[in-house]
Amino acid sequence: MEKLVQKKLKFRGNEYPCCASLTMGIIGGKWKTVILYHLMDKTLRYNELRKEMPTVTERTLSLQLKALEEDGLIVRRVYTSKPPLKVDYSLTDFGKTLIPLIQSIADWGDLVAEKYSR
Amino acid sequence: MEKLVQKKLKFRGNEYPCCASLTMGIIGGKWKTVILYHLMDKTLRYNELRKEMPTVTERTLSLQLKALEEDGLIVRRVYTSKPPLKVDYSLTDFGKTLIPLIQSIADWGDLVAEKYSR
DNA sequence: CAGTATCCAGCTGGATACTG
DNA sequence: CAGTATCCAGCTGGATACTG
Repeated sequence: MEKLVQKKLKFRGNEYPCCASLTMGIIGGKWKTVILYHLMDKTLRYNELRKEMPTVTERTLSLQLKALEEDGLIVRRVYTSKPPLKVDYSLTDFGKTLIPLIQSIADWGDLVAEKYSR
Repeated sequence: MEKLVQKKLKFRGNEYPCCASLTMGIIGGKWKTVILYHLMDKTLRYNELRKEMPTVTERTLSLQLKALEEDGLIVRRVYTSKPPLKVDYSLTDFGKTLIPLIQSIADWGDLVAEKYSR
């Protein structure tokens, strides 16, 4: 006679009660999907990303990039050791497994914006 | 000579800089996708949802359900006027347009949990 | 049964100035 | 160029007790 306990899912030290929340734990938040969306088909430098996302602050962009890098979704490559620095960001192979999902997220947002913008 | 300004997207009074962030504004947060995941294929009563999501508090579940209802993704149906109350929740037609996305979110979470749980 | 009320902690993200 | 440092506001969500 034992209770059926749902198995917790784990990723990088965090536990999630459900597979959907695990995904949201990794790509959730205000900016992560936007970053991934812009990196979906190309490598971008830090300032190029800023131009694509005019309303994000430097600090926040920096923190979110670091988090995505820690979760293994993007790589940060440094090309110079002295200022002016050259750094760029791109998806890892693991990050690329998210492309269809990011595309769906963007498509649904497009659909809604189109339908309800009037 | 004008600057190319990205068009903002709007939904229910909020502005989003990108289609991906619009979607996340609607289904983001710690619990919304989990609720939608459980309502994907069936109608559930309040306490049934709680049982599926043992770690959410009553207050938070209540707030998130209200937000999803306001955004038109779920319907709340009341069957009794006196306690004990009977209330249930299900996806609206608009909410159902999210099913493939929620499924992808859940699938990617499953994949990651499987790969990295060891 | 299906919530609400109250109170509060911590996280997320913004503003601004500064730097290797 | 690509960030970091500092300081802080507001939102999100938790704990707990109570209720039509």
